[in-house]
Amino acid sequence: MPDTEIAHLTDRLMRRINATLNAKADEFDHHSVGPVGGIFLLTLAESEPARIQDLVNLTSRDKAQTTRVVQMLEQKGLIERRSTPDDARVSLLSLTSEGRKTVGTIQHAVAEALSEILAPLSSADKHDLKKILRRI
Amino acid sequence: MPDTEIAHLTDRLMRRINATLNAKADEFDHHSVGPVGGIFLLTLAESEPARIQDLVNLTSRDKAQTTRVVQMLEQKGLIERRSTPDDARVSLLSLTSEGRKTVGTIQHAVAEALSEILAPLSSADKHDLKKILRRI
DNA sequence: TCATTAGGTTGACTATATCAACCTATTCAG
DNA sequence: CTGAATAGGTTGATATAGTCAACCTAATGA
Repeated sequence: MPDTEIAHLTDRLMRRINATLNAKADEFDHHSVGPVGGIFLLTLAESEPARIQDLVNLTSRDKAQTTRVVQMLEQKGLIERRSTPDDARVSLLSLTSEGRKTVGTIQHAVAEALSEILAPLSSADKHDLKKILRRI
Repeated sequence: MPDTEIAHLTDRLMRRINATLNAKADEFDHHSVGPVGGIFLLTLAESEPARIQDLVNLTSRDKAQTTRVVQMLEQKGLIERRSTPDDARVSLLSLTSEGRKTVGTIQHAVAEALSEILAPLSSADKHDLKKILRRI
């Protein structure tokens, strides 16, 4: 019997994280960026400044979708783009100050949700989990 | 700085599993059940027979969506429902023989995808990962 | 026996994802 | 130095997934 369990468990974990955050969305998602918007903001916060293509790689999303999410975040004034001197095709994205504030709020909410969900784990476990996931 | 990394990494892992399977979908998803259909079939295979509500819990999906996926799978002849004597509201779902065959195919594909993706991990790591995820 | 609850379904809608075509800027071979 | 190929990004069209509320029927229980 082939082993599919990890896929299963990962799916459930992800769904649980989403559901938990979704339930509290009113409390923290003031700009209605949604789950995907949140992921992009958090990612950008870590690798600022980044090109669209970087976000594609970092979030494992399609580039068309990435373009659209970026446009949405830009319209809400959370990120801004500036062009690079060396290559006129790329635009570098970075957070605005409002964006940075939003990232803080989201990080808080995500961390809280995670600590609820991961409550049954010891901190050593969490550490192991992180270490293993990072290697994938 | 609140720790959001596990959410991040889980998201990426899930996307990677999906993308990998998606890329090979023609080779194994002969009934076009899609990712969600696959999840429901695998889940049912493990907990057969199950009620709709059971699938809701096991897959962490909304019951409306569950109803629809079940209808889709039923139409394709992969699962069947029979009613219970003791409660006229519930219908028990189980795999048809074609459904069981499909489950086999999907399990194979998922297992293969997983082994590619988890290649950087030792089997002890995989074991740990599974153990940790199960506890969540 | 009537109000409440549980299992399930339907409708309407929003969010995500996917694929192909396309535009412009860069690169690089000849 | 020029034309073909490529890379970054955008747009259009469409498919899939997820969400929320209203609703129906069967069961439960004061």
